Amino acid sequence: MNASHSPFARKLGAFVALSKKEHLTLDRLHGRRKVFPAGKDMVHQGQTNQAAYILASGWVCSYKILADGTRQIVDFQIPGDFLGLRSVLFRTSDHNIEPVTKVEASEVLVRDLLETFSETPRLATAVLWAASRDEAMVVEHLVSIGRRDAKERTAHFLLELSARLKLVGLGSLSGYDCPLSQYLLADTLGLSAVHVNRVLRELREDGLVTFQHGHVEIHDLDGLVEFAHFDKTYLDHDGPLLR
Amino acid sequence: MNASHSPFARKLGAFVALSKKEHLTLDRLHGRRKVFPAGKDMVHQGQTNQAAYILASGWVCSYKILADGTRQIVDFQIPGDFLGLRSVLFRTSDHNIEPVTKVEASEVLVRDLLETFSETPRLATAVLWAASRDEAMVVEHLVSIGRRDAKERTAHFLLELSARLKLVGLGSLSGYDCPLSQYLLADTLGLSAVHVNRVLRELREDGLVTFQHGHVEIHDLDGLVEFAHFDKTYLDHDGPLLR
DNA sequence: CGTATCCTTGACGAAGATCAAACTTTGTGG
DNA sequence: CCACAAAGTTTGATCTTCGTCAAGGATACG
Repeated sequence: MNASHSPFARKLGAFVALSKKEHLTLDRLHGRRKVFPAGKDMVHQGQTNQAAYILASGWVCSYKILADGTRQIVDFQIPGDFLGLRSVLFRTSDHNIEPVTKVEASEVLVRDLLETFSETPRLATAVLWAASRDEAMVVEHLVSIGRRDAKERTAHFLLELSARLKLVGLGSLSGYDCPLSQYLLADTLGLSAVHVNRVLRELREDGLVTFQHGHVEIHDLDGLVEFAHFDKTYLDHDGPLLR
Repeated sequence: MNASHSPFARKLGAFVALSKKEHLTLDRLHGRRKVFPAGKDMVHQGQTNQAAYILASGWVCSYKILADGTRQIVDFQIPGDFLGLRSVLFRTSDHNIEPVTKVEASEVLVRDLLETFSETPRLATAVLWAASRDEAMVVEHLVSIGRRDAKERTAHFLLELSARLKLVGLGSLSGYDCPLSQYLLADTLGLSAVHVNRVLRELREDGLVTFQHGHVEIHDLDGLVEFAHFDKTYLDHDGPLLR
């Protein structure tokens, strides 16, 4: 693991130690670099023949719109995350993808991806691990919304982000930059924006976390972990059996 | 598609037309048949080296227990569903699996599974399709809990079950047998059992559905679909690109 | 420097939780 | 086959959490 590598390599490297050759193969996987402006959907529900991307910088969110116009954000992708793996394997996307900030991402061609997988099985393993981790996060999100109250849910979410960002070298134990508005937070946590605001104030007044001016400052990590019942094992489970 | 085949074959057959040879391969995939009693966990959080199963009869649920003892059910598996595909590929399970009823399932050995995949790619495709469908259901579940109110959420869930059961030949347009208690429903929908009861009464009084004595009777399918904003495309999206 | 977006707070209302208790169905052992 | 226990269902009363509405204030942006 080396800071000079891309966030993607850095993330996979946390799971399997990558050789120089594997690093090179990864680098070649990165195709044309593209830039997407904030707020304009990259992918629409029902859109077909979508490309896959590896996020180099910026944040995006995946969401669904309901009939009454409300929306639910399913997950966020941050630098180093794979974007649209499922949309590539399957023809149509069943959700929308919107950049939260300006985003830089390298396109990945299906052909290159499959080629890489067959030539370098360890990388296939690593990507599969990343995909399974994404799935585990969606499940944990579901559990959060179903059974945790607003305050615990919010704290849990901020801690998850912290762990993910640390893995790609963004942020530290004491905090991280976070471009999410309280509206986005609300649509993620299944709350109203007004209530998100109140909950954030409480967490701040409790001396646990402060989320202001695009920055999350963790004042009392242990206290926050205990309050949110945050158990990060779902983020770093063991690797696949497939060799 | 033929009623004489297993629910599993029947489900996959709805996606790819299976040849006689592929049917035979599928049959051989089914290993030792096992029986599990209701209520006793088949898999625990953190358990390793888990087998995978294909459900032949009965229902099971996957859930997580929180620190305060409450639980959230993530999804159900019904006959024809694959069970623990992820737990096989990855060493440890991050959730519990409990039979809701007495369950019959055939064990699937990883070795056989991988062999089948390389010999009969169309089956790999079909299983991948099934896995992606499961993921889409979890996402839809998340959206439901996050942004639909109790009544709509409940109606939506009953319709999803209806669609899934029809696919494997259990139940019809007008109803199906359902072994779920109101407690299970509550842990699924993120509600209290008391409120589930009230919501079911309302749906009954509206002349939409009746869920009593282990049977769901759909009185007004169109009305229910409209009320729940049920759009079943997430259940039968297009197939994978991989051949 | 003006305008749009986002944040903050208060007052009020509604959806759903909790508590409690009766009733019904299902299952079990004698 | 009955009796009793256990599990599940139903309903009412009350309380809590969170949503909605409204309006003022702060920030960021062009």
